[in-house]
Amino acid sequence: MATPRAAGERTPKAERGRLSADQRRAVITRAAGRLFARDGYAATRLEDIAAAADVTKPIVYRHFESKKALYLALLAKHEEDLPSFFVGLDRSSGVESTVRAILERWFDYVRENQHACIMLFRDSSGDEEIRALRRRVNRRACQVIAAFIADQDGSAIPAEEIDPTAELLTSGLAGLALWWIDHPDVPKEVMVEVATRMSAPAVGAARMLPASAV
Amino acid sequence: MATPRAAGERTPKAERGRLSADQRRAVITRAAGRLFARDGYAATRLEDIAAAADVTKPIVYRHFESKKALYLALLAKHEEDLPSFFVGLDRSSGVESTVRAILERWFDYVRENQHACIMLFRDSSGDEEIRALRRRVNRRACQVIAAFIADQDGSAIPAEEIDPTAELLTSGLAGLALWWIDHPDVPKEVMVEVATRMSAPAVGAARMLPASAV
DNA sequence: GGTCTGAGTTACCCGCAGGTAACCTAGCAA
DNA sequence: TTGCTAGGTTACCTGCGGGTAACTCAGACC
Repeated sequence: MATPRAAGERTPKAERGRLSADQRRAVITRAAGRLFARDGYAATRLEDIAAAADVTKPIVYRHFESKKALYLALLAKHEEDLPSFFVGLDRSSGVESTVRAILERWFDYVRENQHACIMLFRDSSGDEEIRALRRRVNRRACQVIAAFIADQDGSAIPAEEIDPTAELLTSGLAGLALWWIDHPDVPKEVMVEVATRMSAPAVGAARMLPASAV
Repeated sequence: MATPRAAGERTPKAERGRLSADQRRAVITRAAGRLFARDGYAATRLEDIAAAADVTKPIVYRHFESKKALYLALLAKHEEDLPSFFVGLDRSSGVESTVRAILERWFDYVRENQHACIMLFRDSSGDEEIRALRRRVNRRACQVIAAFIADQDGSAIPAEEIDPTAELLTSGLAGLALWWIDHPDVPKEVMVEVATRMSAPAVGAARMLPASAV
């Protein structure tokens, strides 16, 4: 796996030199977030993180018990930062515009938390504990979406189709988020439009049907 | 990453003992496919593969240049095995049933090629070359889907929305495939129904609109 | 200005897994 | 039976990267 890497850019000058423990911890955390997102857990060496934080390995170990603990701390923080996309919605204007409002929030989040998205949705390396944490985040997302689907009045979605539908939405929206991160010039409106077109029917907005059946 | 693993089950008795080179190569390939799918590239040790093929490491190296070459060979084989989901379709019955026919093929493929799906869509470890190959497969899938969308007569999908739509479909269907592998009791019909409901509008089947506009 | 705390470094250990050198042996052919 | 071929093994080398022991030195405080 010895992929040669360009050294991650160093932290800005203001953050170099002797820092307080809290400051240093913050610098390390930022650097680790950047590198883990860029290369994934397995391919990121602790020494790279240390260098990116303008420090040496033992200092990283003073702040974090292990590489894995550092990664888990970041992942847990990202999980915690996940906003609740589903609370306080104005549901008076129909399913489609509710879905659109949720997706607006989603893509706002993605834009502001690219490293988190990559760590949560792209990387699949790490030991069992790490994979379990990522799986848990994913499963929760599915549960929330499934609950939302089940909650739609007069939804035409049969019960046994709810879980796979939620899974399709979750992985589709995660993949789309990653794609957007790689294509930052695409305007948010396009992303929301695309996602809404697919999500609204999935969630139970009136099906496309032959006109006679409407 | 020292995840303790249960040893992969050994190959059936008929395949043990002294085999011809071709037979042994086939045994190794099967074992590797199984283990790589179960644990991913990084977490699978060559010695595990050798043991699962009832053989020792140097024998694996007689057949494959390196662990990476073995993985790439499998990945290339899986890429080659990907059928063309889009040829020979009966397109006379409208977009939705065309989409449904494609998805029938997709889930047939998934059921028959679970290890391939996992290696292509779940694992993200490996060095740059491996990741590039997986990316290429994914990009091709997107291109094919994008072409299909662009090909729909009277599609309402604006040009700049085609690529993200294809990405959403690709990652959604890949994720759904993985979910199905983990939930093998769900009948194929449910999967096809769920996927069709989401894909047809995405591809440009008549939009859900207020009845007055239909 | 001494001294103590804690940020920071150098130089190392060690285990794991990829890869190999040297050897063994089943079984076929002459 | 002898001997060659080719499948197979044991025992090793090696590098990489996670983790640590032992030390240095800046600067706050008395």
